[in-house]
Amino acid sequence: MLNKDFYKKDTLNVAKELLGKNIVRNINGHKLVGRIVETEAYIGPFDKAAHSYNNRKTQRNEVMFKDAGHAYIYFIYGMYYCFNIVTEDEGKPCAVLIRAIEPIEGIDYMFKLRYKKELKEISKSQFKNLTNGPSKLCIALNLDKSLNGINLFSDTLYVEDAGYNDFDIVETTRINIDYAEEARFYPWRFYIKDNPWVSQK
DNA sequence: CTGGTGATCCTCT
DNA sequence: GAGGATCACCAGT
Repeated sequence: MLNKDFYKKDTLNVAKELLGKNIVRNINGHKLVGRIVETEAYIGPFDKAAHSYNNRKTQRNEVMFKDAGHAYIYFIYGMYYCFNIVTEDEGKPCAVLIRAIEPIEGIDYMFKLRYKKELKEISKSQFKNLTNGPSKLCIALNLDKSLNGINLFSDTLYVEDAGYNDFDIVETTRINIDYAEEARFYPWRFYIKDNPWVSQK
């Protein structure tokens, strides 16, 4: 299990170092594991794309101001959630958005959570859409508002280093932040090159 | 494969 | 009252 020191660093470094690590989610006796293949950094104080731009603190984003290693899970577009990991020192509202994972373990149960169907009933298109987006992976891992603000140091939800290192990292611009003026162009999105589970667009 | 669009409702101003 | 760190679906190519 990654410890607090791992997250209590420069957000861009954490976003890159999280690639290849495994998210572990225990729910109803099922162990779900997914390899992180795509992340985005949100550096509140200087980042117009962040909820916490200019250190603005609201009821929604207060978790971002907590110490490193907390889960910031917020509701978006009327029906979805996004999962972020808080980084850096307490009071500095920075986080890494987990944009995509590659399913590793507990895949049957992930399908059940996401499509309410058994694996054998799943179409090809549904298979590749299981976890290749920030809200898709939240459905597959059952991450919602009830977990907002928990830390990543219990069996419920944590990240571990499974020793997967053999890949190249692509750095590019973030997605769906057209409103963020110059911050649109910051190369703060990272993903594992050629990994099929990276989100499209 | 691509781009456009509707769904749906919480959050902040 | 407006809009969003998204997704699924549809039509056109």
